[in-house]
Amino acid sequence: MVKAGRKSRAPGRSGAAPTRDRIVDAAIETLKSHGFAGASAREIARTGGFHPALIFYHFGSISDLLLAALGETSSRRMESYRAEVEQARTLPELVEAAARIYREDLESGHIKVLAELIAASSSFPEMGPRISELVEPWETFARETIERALAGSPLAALLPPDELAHAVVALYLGMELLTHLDRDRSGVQALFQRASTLAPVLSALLPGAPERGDPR
Amino acid sequence: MVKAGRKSRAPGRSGAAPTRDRIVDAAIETLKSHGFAGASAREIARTGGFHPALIFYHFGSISDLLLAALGETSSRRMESYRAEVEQARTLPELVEAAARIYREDLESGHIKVLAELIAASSSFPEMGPRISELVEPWETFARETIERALAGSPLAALLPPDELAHAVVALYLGMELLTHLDRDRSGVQALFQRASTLAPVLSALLPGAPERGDPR
DNA sequence: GTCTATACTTGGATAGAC
DNA sequence: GTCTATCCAAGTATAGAC
Repeated sequence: MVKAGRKSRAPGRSGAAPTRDRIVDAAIETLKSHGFAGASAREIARTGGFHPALIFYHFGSISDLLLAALGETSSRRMESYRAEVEQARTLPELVEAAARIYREDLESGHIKVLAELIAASSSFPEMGPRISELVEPWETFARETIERALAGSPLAALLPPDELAHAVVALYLGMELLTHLDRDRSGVQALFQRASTLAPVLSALLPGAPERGDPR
Repeated sequence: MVKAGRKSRAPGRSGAAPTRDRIVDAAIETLKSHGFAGASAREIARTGGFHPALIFYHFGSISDLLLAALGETSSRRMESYRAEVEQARTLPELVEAAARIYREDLESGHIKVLAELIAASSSFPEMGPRISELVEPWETFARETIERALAGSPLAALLPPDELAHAVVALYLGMELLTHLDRDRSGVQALFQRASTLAPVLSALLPGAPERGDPR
């Protein structure tokens, strides 16, 4: 159900559910449930119900599979993000959307996959550059969203969108990790709550920012 | 409680450089250089020049050693932090101190140890609560610092120090991970640069905040 | 009481079977 | 062309030597 439905580009027949996709799905699932350290070939294979060695045949190594898994979940998630964020025009709406997205992500575990691999790249520096490539679209996305929200506002000069975008990505990442630490979401929820209280105030102070729903 | 006294409370004589301390130091060093995944008993032992099994004799398990290592580096670091931050009274000074501290930490690798273990706790949930205990002092420290900086300011009502503290810790953590990803500090440096540009402005807008050294 | 040799388990990866 | 049985390295932890 969650499949991109493209033709199998690697060995495999082009019908039904290519093994390759099954492996990627199993890897995502395993990363969510067991983390990076628990995402061994054997565990992934157990999750997906196939033989461990299939991973090496199709991907060459665990790292390559995990990177592919991140790429897959990342692009799937990007679609949802875009859809939700495009709806939001005012700053309050944007904050609302961000909170909703974050909650969804936390529950579905998509951010976790990203956080796991970013954290893991400390131990495996050779993965760094490739993960970096997969993070970049997120920074770009954040920057574009911020640019739209601050368009015409004097704040854009004080807080350049690209720097803000970097900070937002870092903040999301840090929150994800801290949240999983004690399985307590209250800290993050409080932050979003605060942000949604503050957003209208800030919005009122920024005459240049788009305020679609404002009956002027 | 992890450890407190200088006297070896576990087996060991109380003279010179107890094995226990050598092991902790080796663990810290290994976490910095090889990350969590690379911090195996064998690797730590190789770093410290002792037999791997000593770890199990003195600490019982790798996890327990790693937690002890985090506790040690954390309390060492907390001292430096307090010393530097107590100097700062104005907001600009505080930002300056934060940037300096962050740079030191990045170079010495202390934050990395924290980030490694926090990330690792995703894979080993049983470590979560204990790491959480070790993170708490940092949130408290951040909160107290923020409280002092915002004392008497109306901003404190809009941005409660405890929520801000949580966000700051998350941001530091996220920045640390992103920085190590591509070994590029420019993003973070830009942020601190921006913060130090903004701090005086913000400070001027907040009449309640303490502004000790303002001779102009 | 302190430390080492060694057992046992799990993991990544390949050589060869269908 | 697709998948499985199997090998070897690395990991944790204990049973026993100094």
